[in-house]
Amino acid sequence: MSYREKKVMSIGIVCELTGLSERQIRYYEERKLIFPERTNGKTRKYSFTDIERLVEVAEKIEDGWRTHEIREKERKVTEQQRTDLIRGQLNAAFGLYKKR
Amino acid sequence: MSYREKKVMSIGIVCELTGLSERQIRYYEERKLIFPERTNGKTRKYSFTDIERLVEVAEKIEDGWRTHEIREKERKVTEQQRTDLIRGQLNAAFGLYKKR
DNA sequence: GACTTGTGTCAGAAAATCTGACATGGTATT
DNA sequence: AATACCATGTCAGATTTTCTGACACAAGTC
Repeated sequence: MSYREKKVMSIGIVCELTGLSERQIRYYEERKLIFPERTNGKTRKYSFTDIERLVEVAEKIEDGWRTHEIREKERKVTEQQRTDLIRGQLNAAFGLYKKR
Repeated sequence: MSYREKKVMSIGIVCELTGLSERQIRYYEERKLIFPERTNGKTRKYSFTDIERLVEVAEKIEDGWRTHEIREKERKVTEQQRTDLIRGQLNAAFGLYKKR
């Protein structure tokens, strides 16, 4: 696993790097927009990808999005990617879908 | 600055990642082998390069090196690199040094 | 034999984080 | 307009993490 994805930072550092408050960061987790790990105690651990994610989320919120919209939108996107992928595989295997 | 060099981890995580004890990690700092930053409080912050460094140091210690030897050796190495560099520049500029 | 080195461990203090609750000003819904 | 929901601030008390400084000790060095 690359450094980018390793969950190594506690929330204080994440605040510093993102400019967000602890409250915001925990709230975005509650709304299932990020998924930090935990230590044996209870303290959250974040990765640099989490940081990138948080910045992206914060921007959308500032643009008037609401948390569940962000979540929904992304769910739809990955669903679309999944069907595209399957379609591509079926097509490669059997030529089921026509190009157009 | 790349993720590798950002000082973002507290000592607990460093222990986990390196397998070293807090004691060892603080001691190697005392011996000037690593240079963590500090928060406004007093807590140390390490980077992934610090981690790599620590692993390297720990290996050498296991091989019987002593801390000041590690420090000395590296000082000499970088000194050598510096003179090599200068020599290279002089050579490029004036052709002062003969190849052999 | 005295000293140095690297490490363990412990105690008490300080810093960082956690959860849960209440407050509030917007925004959406009815 | 009244009501409900959303995103965030703040506060309190508990818990976790980290800090420094000290003492102990085995192994290696002078």
